[in-house]
Amino acid sequence: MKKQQQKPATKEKPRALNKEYSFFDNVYEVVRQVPKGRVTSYGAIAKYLGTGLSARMVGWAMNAAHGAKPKVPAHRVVNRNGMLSGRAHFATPTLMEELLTKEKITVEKDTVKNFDKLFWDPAVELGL
DNA sequence: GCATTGACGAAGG
DNA sequence: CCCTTCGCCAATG
Repeated sequence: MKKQQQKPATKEKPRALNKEYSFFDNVYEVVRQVPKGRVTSYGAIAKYLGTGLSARMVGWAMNAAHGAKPKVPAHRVVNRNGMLSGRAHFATPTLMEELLTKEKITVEKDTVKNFDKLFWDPAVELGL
C-alpha cells in the first residue's frame, strides 16, 4: 500500500443507534440469514446496513465475528467479484472453500461459480 | 493525534 | 482476468 494522506475531516457522524456499537451484531444477523447454498457480498451487507460506501467495515466486523456465537457463516460472504478474499482468515486457508463446496457451491480459482445466481442480496431478499 | 492498515467497491487501463 | 488509484470508516501503533 502506498502512502495515503488522511483527510482532516472534522465532520461528525452518528456512530451507533444504541448504547453500543451494533454494527457488528447487525452484520452477524444478516450473515446468519444467508440461506444455505447462497452467498452475499460485503458491499451488499454494507448497503443494507446503511453504511453504504464503507464495505470495509463489514469485513472488519467479520474479523470480530471470528469468535462470535453462534458462529457466523462467514464463508458465505465474499467480495463483489465472488472471490474468497477472506479464506486466509479462517482456521485453515482451505476451510472456506470446503464449507462452500459442502453447500453445493462450486468454487474455482478462489471464486464462486454462478456467483450472480447464488448471490443473495439482503436489500432485496429481506425487502429494503 | 497523526500514520498505517484493512475479509471492500467502483472506475479506469 | 490482472493491475492501479481513489474513496470510505474504524481500529491500531
